[in-house]
Amino acid sequence: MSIMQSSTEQRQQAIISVVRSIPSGCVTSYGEVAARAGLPRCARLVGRVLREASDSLKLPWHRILRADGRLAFAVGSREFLLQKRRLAKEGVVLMGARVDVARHGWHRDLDAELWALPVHRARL
DNA sequence: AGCGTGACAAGGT
DNA sequence: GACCTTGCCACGC
Repeated sequence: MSIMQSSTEQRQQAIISVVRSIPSGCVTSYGEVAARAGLPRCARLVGRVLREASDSLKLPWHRILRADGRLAFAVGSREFLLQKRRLAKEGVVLMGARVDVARHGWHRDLDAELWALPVHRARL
């Protein structure tokens, strides 16, 4: 049995599938999308796939940001403004140059997770 | 085959 | 925070 190697096409599909599953009003990072697609350390591949993806696919690409919350596009560029607009339409607002990932990040039960962390309990 | 490039990430200064 | 360096992966020339 040979080593399992996914074709670029299969990788694209895996990535696109994950992108489609990001809920409205949520954001996530390129690296996280890659990881969820079973392609750890392939953040740049995600950007590449999104860039090449046809607009007709109508992917929610605007929900994907850099790991630090900044948009991947140059501030003020046409794409930057479009992404900002589409995010705003979903209630995701930029704080300065970045999105508040702690608040809008793609995660379940944020409150429960945060308040269950030992670090928070210790400081109370 | 080597090298530059990019819708990236993490760590350091 | 703004940069810079390294590591990373796929492509194109």
